[in-house]
Amino acid sequence: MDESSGIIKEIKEKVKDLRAKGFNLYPSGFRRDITVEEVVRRFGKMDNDELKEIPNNFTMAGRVMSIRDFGKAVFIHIKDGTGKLQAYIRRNRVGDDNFEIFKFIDIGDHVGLKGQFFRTKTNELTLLASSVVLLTKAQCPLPEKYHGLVDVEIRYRQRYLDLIVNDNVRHTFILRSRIIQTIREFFDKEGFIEVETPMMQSIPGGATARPFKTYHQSLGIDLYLRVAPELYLKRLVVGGLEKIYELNRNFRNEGISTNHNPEFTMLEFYVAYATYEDLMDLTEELLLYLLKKLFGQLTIKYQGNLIDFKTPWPRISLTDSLKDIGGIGENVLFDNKALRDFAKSKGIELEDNEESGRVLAKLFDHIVEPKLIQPTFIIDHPIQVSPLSRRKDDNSEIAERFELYIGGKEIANAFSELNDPDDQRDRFLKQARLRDAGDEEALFMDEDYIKALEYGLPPTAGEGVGIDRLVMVLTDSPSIRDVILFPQMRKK
RNA sequence: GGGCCGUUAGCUCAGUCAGGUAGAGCAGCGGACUUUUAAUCCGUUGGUCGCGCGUUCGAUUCGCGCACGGCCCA
Repeated sequence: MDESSGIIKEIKEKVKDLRAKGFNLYPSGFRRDITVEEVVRRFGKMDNDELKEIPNNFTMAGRVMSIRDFGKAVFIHIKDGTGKLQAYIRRNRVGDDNFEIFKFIDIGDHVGLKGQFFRTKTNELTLLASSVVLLTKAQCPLPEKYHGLVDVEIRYRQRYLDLIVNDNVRHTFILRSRIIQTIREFFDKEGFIEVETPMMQSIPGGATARPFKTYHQSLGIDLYLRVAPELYLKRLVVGGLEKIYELNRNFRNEGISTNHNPEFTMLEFYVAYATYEDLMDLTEELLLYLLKKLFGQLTIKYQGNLIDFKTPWPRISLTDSLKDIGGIGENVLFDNKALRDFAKSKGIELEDNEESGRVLAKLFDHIVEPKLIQPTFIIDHPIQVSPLSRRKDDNSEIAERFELYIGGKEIANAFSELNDPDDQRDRFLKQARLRDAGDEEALFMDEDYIKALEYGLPPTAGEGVGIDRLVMVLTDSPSIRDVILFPQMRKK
């Protein structure tokens, strides 16, 4: 910020002046005994006569959001973490000395107030102050009161301003917190335990994605920020932790968009002696639990679409979805050359000799995914794009896998886990060949993980849920940056 | 990575098409006002027009490049 700009310079001079006069602009130790929310709850329905009957004085604190000055009396609005309340400060009530000091207080300052409640002529519940104190002097002006803060760059870089001024933003992040809290409640209720596995991994695994790399000085080794906790969680299932979940950050060194942030929050959970079909049921239960708990209903609006979570949700195979939703004929779907030509005609980039399974997945992302507005399970993915999934017993080219789509976004990805160590080694070797051929997203060989499988991973199903995207859907947010407090930005 | 759009006062925005160093509202400052709430009324301060180079007598305006942001595409 330009320190020499007019308004900030004026405030700094005022601060200097007040300090010279001996005012403590940052006093400690003020305590409140009631919040705005509590005031509204306790007194919101009382009329003036009832309010007069309350004998106590109350002490409140908040940030000054507006000032309407009448000379010998002033109305202000203060905002605390729970809401906004009007206060009325009258010279003959607080006394001349206090009133003079109060006149130094500006919009943006934190104040402490003592007083009782009454209703104004326009029936607004208001604190009639008997004293006011400055708690914190603001040295930068707040954004304008009417239009608020619109500039998205400032909103993201200085999120605190966004939170002060834009109530809907505050509500989004409060709801985010409640969603995460409710998810934990659900898994706890279902008998899961929450675990924490390494964020710094010497072999990054569990997802096809490019990792961030770092270096540990005293060990002298490269480490990677995890792209997924998956392989560690499955090691825990080998260890006999049969129902586990982890809800924390992943890091992927990839592009930034309305649906991608380099660090994002992922829920992963694993259930021993279960299949991907069991997890579809459990996923429906989880979402219904969230919807009922948070909204008390099973429909929400997302970006103009009404989304109905009533179960059961359709379970459509990936190839059927390409046929029925994507409108692609069987003659194209099941003919490698025709399929490749079709994909290219849609502007999709393909590697030389890219396998049909991978082409199908790319076509799906491009054509079908944006159309899946209502909750939909897409099942039975090609094995080539599912290197950690179990094969179907009756079709070795298809994985026991599903992805959940809502609002045109991939929300969850799950499968029956591949627990055959020899098959897993073959899949890793294939991934290693892709990596050698230049695919930076391909999986690394992880012998230590295979060793864990050799001790015996029971038949297990696991799932990952993109929490940020889920929060986007549940808070009607168009961009992932609207649900991450400090989204990644370029250095200014 | 490519295309398009944006960047003007603390904030929200005009102005730039047709080059002559900028306006409004809110905020700020001074004053009036003891039930206002986008308070009102009178007066008033505030800008290296994102940065750099070029064209020009003269650039916020035109051209090129860069930075940051947004949307779309890959």
